[in-house]
Amino acid sequence: MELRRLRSFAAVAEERHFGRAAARLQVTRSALSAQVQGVEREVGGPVFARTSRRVELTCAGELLLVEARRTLALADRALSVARQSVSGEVGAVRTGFLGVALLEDVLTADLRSFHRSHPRHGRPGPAPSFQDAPVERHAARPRTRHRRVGGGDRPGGP
Amino acid sequence: MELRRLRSFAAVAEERHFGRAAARLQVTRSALSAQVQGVEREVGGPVFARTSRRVELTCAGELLLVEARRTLALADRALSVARQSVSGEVGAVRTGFLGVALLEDVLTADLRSFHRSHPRHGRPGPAPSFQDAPVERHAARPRTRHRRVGGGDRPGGP
DNA sequence: AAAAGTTACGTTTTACGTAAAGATT
DNA sequence: AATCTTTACGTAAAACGTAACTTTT
Repeated sequence: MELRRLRSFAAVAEERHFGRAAARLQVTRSALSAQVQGVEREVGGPVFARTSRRVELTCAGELLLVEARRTLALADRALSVARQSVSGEVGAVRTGFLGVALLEDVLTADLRSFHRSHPRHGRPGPAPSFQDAPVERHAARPRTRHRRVGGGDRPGGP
Repeated sequence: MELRRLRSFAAVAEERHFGRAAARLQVTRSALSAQVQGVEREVGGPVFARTSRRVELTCAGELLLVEARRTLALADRALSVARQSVSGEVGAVRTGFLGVALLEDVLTADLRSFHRSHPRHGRPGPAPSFQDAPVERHAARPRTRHRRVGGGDRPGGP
């Protein structure tokens, strides 16, 4: 089962109307009809009860809708997390310090700002390895300002 | 992002080897390479660090792998639940009774058998509506044996 | 007649495999 | 030389849109 099909199914299920769902997905009704038929082939039975002038969910369709929504949400999340990672919005922040006087006015202010703008930074998942992202070391180069974190728009958007 | 791409990515991430992943997915290496490149285009950056003779995950790849596995598992579950529903393995069991003597030796045995073979029957999700599945009423037709539940192979397999 | 979903069919897009190339051990 | 990934390119499958068809109001 591909996400395209789950998206097609969910749109029809939520609109309870092929025409509106097709408009929402920006495809024609015939394309949408084919996708839904693909879903029903995979499922092995109907997910919609096409009564005249009305599209209702079958029992299998009700169950599928719940799971389809979860799956689609999780897929969006997967892409979002990965995108944030490449744009530097998700990851560990490693730093060191040499002189307290040097840092307390700059570093703490930026960390505060970071936590304000990224309240859910500490999320489940493995610890980032940072094999690619070089870490600036304040101890080794005390005069180097630590890199600004977050705030960048992520590229590659639709 | 389509599931095909997440499957390709996850296979390479788990095998840490394009050749083995391609064999697992039963496609050629070139097709797999193209899918992974598609993932990286969508993500906006590399998910693998192709060092010579070794494929390692980048930070974004590590995060994506966690979410990809969840998404793929959920998609499988969605299809499975819907398939079980059309084959009658998931749903509510409605019944009635007329004479205890008639039922206690047959109905209870079948219910016991059903619960043995479907221990996780009571799962989250909306209550099945059964607008399509007709319910046999023992009270109305006492002599009708209640329908056997479960045990059927589901059609539509790959 | 109007609206909704499906089918038929030609076109475009996507995915795939074979073969060759580039890179690394 | 041998292994592994990528690129080039022709082919097959999938998705799409236009238009015609069926059914229902």
